[in-house]
Amino acid sequence: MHFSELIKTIKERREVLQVTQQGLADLSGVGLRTLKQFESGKGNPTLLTLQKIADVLGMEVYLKIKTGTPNK
Amino acid sequence: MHFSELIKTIKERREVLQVTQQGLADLSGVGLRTLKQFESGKGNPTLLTLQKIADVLGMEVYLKIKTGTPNK
DNA sequence: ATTATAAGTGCTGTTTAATGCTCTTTTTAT
DNA sequence: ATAAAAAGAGCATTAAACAGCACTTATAAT
Repeated sequence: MHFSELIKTIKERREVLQVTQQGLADLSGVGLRTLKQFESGKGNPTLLTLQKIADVLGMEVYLKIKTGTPNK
Repeated sequence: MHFSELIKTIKERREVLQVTQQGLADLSGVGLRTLKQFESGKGNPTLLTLQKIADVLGMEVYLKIKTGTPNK
């Protein structure tokens, strides 16, 4: 997943869960500004920040081996 | 995957591919120092840095939904 | 159309990641 | 056992993430 996909995933997941940026900020401990920055595509969060966000959204950061094979 | 798992995964993958930290640094454009920091568990890389590393190792950063169900 | 709520942005200070250089420690060959 | 290669760590500098605040823009509801 490249950057924009990651952002889209986070954003969509947040919306599905009906959490506002403010809510996510509160729950995750990540600053609201940082979230806004990230979701608007202007950020480069640290792994820790990404994990905090993902965590609250019931997701996790994963490292996947690119197989080359059509792989969903 | 929490931090230590990510590190372990990167490290192992690098070793499987027989790439040294120096080699990975060169190939990825990430500073050698940064790699050392990260692999020795003392770093908190940015997403961009992590992606550069993963990329060279034929891996990608993924966001996975935690199902709770035993899920490999 | 107005109002309320959420999302995005400029400005700013503080913290810390990224990097290079040098040195030490560990691992791997010979 | 020793030499060579790789990995780890201290120190210092630069760049950028993190964060809050205030303001604007966009979206949603009445």
